Amino acid sequence: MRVDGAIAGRSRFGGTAPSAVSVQLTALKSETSRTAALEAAFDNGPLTAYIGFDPTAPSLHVGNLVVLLVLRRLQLAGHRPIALVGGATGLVGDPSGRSSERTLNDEEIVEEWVARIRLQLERFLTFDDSPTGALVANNYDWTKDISALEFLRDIGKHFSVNQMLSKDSVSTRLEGGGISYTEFSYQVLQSLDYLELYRRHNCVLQMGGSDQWGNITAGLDLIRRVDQGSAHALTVPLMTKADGGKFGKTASGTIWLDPEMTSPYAFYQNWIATDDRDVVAYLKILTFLSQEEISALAEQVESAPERREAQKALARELTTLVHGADQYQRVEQASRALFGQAELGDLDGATLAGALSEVPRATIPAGEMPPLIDLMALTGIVESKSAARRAVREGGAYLNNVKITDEAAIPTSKDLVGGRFLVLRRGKREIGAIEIV
RNA sequence: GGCGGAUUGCCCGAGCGGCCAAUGGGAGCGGACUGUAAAUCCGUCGACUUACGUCUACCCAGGUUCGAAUCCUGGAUCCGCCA
Repeated sequence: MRVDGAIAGRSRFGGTAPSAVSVQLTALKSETSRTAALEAAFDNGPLTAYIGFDPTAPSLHVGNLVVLLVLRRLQLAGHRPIALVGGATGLVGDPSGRSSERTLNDEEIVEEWVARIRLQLERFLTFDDSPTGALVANNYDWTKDISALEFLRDIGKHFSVNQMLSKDSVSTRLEGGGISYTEFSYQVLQSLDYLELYRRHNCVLQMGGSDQWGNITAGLDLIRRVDQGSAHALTVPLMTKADGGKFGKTASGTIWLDPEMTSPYAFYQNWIATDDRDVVAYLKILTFLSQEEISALAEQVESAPERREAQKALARELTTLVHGADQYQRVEQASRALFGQAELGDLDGATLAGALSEVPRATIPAGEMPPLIDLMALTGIVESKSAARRAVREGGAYLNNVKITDEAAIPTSKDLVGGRFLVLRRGKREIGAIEIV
């Protein structure tokens, strides 16, 4: 609701995206500054646009993917994308969309995160020598040597505190939990980035999530004041979920792009479980499928929702995009094996082993056989033995697809599937495996 | 710098010396129903333990007390008013 309010307040800028880029941006219902001028800029050949990503974690997450794909679309439409990693801004903390102050991260940690995120970003854009070849920049490069005095005199002088205070991100905090001078200064740093990229690369468009509007327009003002330059802003709405939950979050936390943090299998499963009401919108925003393909899938959601064709397509496109075709094949097959109709015992050894290699699992030495409760906790499909016990009590624990009701149950060698596996399950879809080695 | 208020489990929020692992709501989780969907209903929701129970927890550190989330002292952070 915060977003709606913000957008309503901006209606004076006009609401639709420039036609040149697109169909696809229009689907995003983006918000732009001076629409006509931006439209003209798009028409006049390749323009350069950027989006910033702050290192607030060791990996990007699916929320970042939304804007990252906007950048990708822009490149496909014949423009040059710049992905900015916030080595500097990540040290300060963006107050946007937060009700309380961030905890500062250590410099070494941020530095490491910058490196990792940079690598991730590179996978989504095309880098070549053409006019539309992508660039990755790090704002630490142009901020690290600025002295406090230079900063105050050369940059700070162009900012009106009155205006800074009126930004949503700041005013919200003034009314609520307060804000430190550090975070208050964030918008100045981000503006400086825009100015820098404007000067270096003639970057005339900054995009971002709708919570970035204030920061982006601050940059426009700076560019106008200092260089009498003209630049643009374009934001896309934050993704929503029909059930009111946060996009990109699950019970177990954020869905990360890093396979070490969110396994490709878990990533795939996340999309498979997408709400019918959301899936078409996600297809439009997160995939590069054609309008026709999406329409056909939308039709399927209506006529045969139980087939989940749209969810499968979404999961396929995103898993392939983020983790590659090979990984997609593996997790898709694993999912089919584990959720298919076939009995576990009927799966051939290779299929079973392949499927189980994708789910959370643990190994135990041959000869030992801890109680089921312990095994469940071991795989991580439950958080603790207490939780495992609870699951059994609630009738939500399964061994090889058979419901277990005895808290003290201990599997035997007869339970081994394929000679060396135990397939544990909590609830409908949380599957884990134990391998005897 | 002064005065006043706040800090509770994932979030919100009650508790104000023992009956408190802590009311209530939300989220989450499980079950029924389904389609690995939604809605609904029911259950559950610190950890360890077969259990009796034990341990850790109400911002942090001390203290008073047989006993503290609840009282005292000091500290941290935030909010408000004043200078």
